[in-house]
Amino acid sequence: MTAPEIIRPAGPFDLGGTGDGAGRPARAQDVARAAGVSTATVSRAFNAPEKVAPAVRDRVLEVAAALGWLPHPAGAALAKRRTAIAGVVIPNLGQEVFAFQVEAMQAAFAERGITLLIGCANYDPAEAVRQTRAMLARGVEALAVVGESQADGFFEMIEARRVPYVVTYGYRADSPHPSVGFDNRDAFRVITRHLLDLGHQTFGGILQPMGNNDRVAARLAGVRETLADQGLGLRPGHLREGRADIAFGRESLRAMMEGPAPRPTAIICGTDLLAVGALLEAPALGLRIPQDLSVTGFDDIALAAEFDPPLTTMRVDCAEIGRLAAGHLLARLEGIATPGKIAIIPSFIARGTTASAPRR
Amino acid sequence: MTAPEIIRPAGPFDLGGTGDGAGRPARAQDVARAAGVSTATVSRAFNAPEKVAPAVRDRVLEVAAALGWLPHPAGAALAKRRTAIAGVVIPNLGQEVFAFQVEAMQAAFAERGITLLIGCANYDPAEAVRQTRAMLARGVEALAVVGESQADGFFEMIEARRVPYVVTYGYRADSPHPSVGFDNRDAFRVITRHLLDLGHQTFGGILQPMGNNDRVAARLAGVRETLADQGLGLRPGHLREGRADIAFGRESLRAMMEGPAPRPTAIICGTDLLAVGALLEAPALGLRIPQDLSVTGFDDIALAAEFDPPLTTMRVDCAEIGRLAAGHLLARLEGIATPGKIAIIPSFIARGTTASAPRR
DNA sequence: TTGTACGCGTTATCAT
DNA sequence: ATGATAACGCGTACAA
Repeated sequence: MTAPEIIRPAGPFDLGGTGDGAGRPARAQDVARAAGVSTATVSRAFNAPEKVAPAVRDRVLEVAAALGWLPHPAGAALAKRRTAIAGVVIPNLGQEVFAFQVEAMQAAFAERGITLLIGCANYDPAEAVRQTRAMLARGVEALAVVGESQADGFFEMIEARRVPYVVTYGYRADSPHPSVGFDNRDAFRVITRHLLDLGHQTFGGILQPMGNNDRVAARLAGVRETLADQGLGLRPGHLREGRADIAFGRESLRAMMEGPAPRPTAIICGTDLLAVGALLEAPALGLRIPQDLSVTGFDDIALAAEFDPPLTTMRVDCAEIGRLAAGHLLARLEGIATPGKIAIIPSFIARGTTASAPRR
Repeated sequence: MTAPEIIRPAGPFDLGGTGDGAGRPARAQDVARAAGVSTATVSRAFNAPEKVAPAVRDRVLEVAAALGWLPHPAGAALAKRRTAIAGVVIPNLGQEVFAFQVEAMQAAFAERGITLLIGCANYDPAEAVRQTRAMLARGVEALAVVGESQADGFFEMIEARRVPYVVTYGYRADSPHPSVGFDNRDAFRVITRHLLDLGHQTFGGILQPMGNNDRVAARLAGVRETLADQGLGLRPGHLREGRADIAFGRESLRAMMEGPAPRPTAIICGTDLLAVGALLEAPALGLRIPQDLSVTGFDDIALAAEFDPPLTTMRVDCAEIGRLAAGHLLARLEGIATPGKIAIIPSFIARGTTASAPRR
């Protein structure tokens, strides 16, 4: 039943509702006429219902519904001098952490009638600039952007248009930017501390690319500092940096374990996905987790708790980050003073992939 | 260094660029004045450069850049009677398949200067209605929506505004809706056929919820039909329906394998995630994959190929779906006739989780 | 409480 | 090739 069905084009000027019988979409004036009121009253019935006599208001809303009329956003934006659009720029769609953040932001903005534009930069600063420029051209009233390592002039571009913005997911007390996030360095101190307490002395690190990603650099710094406190360090061969996926986790573990002794007894991964890669590769190397090797992740993605053994990791409440970021921006939009730095505390979750260091 | 820094509010009317020295954002008139031309020429310099003398055009663009002026989208939308906004409604952000589709759509629309609005319905038809209504109120010129099982009146709502739309991810030759997708039934026929060819006789199914999801129902139908061709069927206890996550995959496999004999030797899962759940639970049940039990997934998420053993599954080119959906909508917007049904063929990928049925 | 009338910023039409 | 001007659809002082 694959008839060569062809869809008639709609044509670019064919938007809008049923109007007054003509093909033309309904306007406020049509509603006004049909309800026997002025366009001002129609507008008020929608934007300030309390200023309209109940009977009139009901009639207007009824007529509007019948005509399928909704205020045209362009006209409204022009008259109100507000677009009611905000934007968020994230590295990647389809990644749990960012998805949760975006969903929460979307919900928070929607409550105030603000539409959220989503832009993906794919970890490319130039693309982030393009996406952001497009959003500014769209008239976004506020912007959230993941991370503060952006191309030169990125924030200047936003500030030139006086658009309030907030950096999410990263947090640095001395950052010049308003931000909602957590201290990546502290978080990885906690992880490293946990492994030190378990008696580990030789560590490996598998991290996502640090270029254009301040968060990863901070994580590594956290590990290094905590090790240095005990007079330990990360050997060059025990630090791998590459794509944040399972495959790189696998190949990194293999490289380290096939390298010269001493070999790490604990692997700190910058991401759960990298850790899962290590967990998947371990059996092939004859390594039992956690008896022979401890592994940690970060993010607490859904897979982490379900894996076998379940992954020791750190959970960040990304929805909360999204809510707080949206709240911050809404406050600024409404002229309310707001703290410039908001910190979230990630929670460490000890599960099955970390244990005491093996006896040598 | 956690000074109690406070951000001064921007105020809601503080949008836009540097303007002419006052706080006011620049308008076309400012650019016109500064460049010694009329606003009409400014507009043409941006929208129809070829109609403006090169020298004038360059001067206008230069002045515009200096003033940080960009055409205000609301004004442009009003005058052009085009919002240059499209929308897509998906069940869930943060799921690879939809993320790829959305990214591809976004790219395709961006090439034509169209911004894509993204709405998440969270598998809730009522929420899909809300999201779609909001998008229509926003003046979207075109809509893509995942799946055709929507609330009553959903498509009527879209058609009432004469907005061209397309259903993605699902495909049914006799569907009343324009669609871009694949035949879920055929796909699961292929999977079932593969397992039959391996000699399996007793099958289990683990599926995501079928309510409000035509795609899942079609998948089950494909399995049932193919089994029926061989005089086989799916025992009630061997069909599980629930949340599309790893945990449900795990508990479903356990329930089936702890149930009464005969027990399935092949498990068909509606999603890779469900399959991964089954794979993770199998060892705990003393089952070796694929010697004792074959398992199949669907989607070919990144994890599938990396798992141990790698998951036999079916890959759908979601980016292609997105591209085609956007192409279809763009064509209708531009008044070009378009096929109403576009089919994608998923590809079966035999990997390590399927093998000959165990000898009884 | 309701209506009048103007302005929001841009683009399209028509004239030059 | 360029300019003047009238829409585009709505919100909001201001007047009634």
